[in-house]
Amino acid sequence: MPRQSEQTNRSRTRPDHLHGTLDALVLKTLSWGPRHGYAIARWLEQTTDDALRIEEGSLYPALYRLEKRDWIEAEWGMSELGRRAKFYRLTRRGRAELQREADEWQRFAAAVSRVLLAEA
Amino acid sequence: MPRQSEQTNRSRTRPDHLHGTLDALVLKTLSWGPRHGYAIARWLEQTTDDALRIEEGSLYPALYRLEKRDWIEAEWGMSELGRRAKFYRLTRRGRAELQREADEWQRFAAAVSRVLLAEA
DNA sequence: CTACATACCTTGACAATCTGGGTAACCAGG
DNA sequence: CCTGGTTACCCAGATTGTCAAGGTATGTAG
Repeated sequence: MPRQSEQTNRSRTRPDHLHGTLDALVLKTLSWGPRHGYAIARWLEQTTDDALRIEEGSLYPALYRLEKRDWIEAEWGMSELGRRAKFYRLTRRGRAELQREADEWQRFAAAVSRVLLAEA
Repeated sequence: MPRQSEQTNRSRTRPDHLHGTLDALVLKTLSWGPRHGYAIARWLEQTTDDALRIEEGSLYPALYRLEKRDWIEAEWGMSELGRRAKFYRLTRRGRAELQREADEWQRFAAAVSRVLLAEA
């Protein structure tokens, strides 16, 4: 049986909204300190109360992408539970990128809200 | 010379942010009354102060999509400037869909903001 | 020795947007 | 006239990012 039943499904947002924001979310998550992939996904789900669910098939490609662009770097280590895990750390360039993307998102979100909340 | 010079380029948001929001933006634009495609694009650019630029290669496919789903319906007519133009009108189902998508976007945007603005 | 949770990863398909074209009609200037 | 700019429509192709759905392996609990 699936690990997520239909009843528990507290209306999650449409999948493809993430387009273009996933990078920023991951970078932000890593700004608290190094984390491994699985932990990133869990953290995002928790702190957004399940509004944002990151599929692993999206997350790992995103991590490789970010690494290739030198925004994060990886290092093998041990998770708190004693399993091997690849820890990702934000680079200096990554921190700058995060700043840029976060600002950009604010502008975008403000613009969309201005439209969607406009009246008569 | 192009109608938009580089200098005037007041930092526009990354293209792919639109993913998943374009439909809602178009539906909302039509909620004021029927409009033709070109006018929709211009209106969105104006009211968002150029933060949202809708490419026509995105807009028209979106309009067909929305029409096929019975959220809007089209009718040929004459623009204010005397040219033939296809006017799109929001259907009842489209209005419901707009409500749904707007709510959804609010939830999504709130979640992303919660993450991106979180501190230490 | 089974089941579950953790943790990684890949493949293939898809949906939506963008780029960069093109058509046509109207209008103004020269 | 005829050229160029604007309005207004449309399409083909490529790209991109995400998703769905799988699979591997290890540690822990029962």
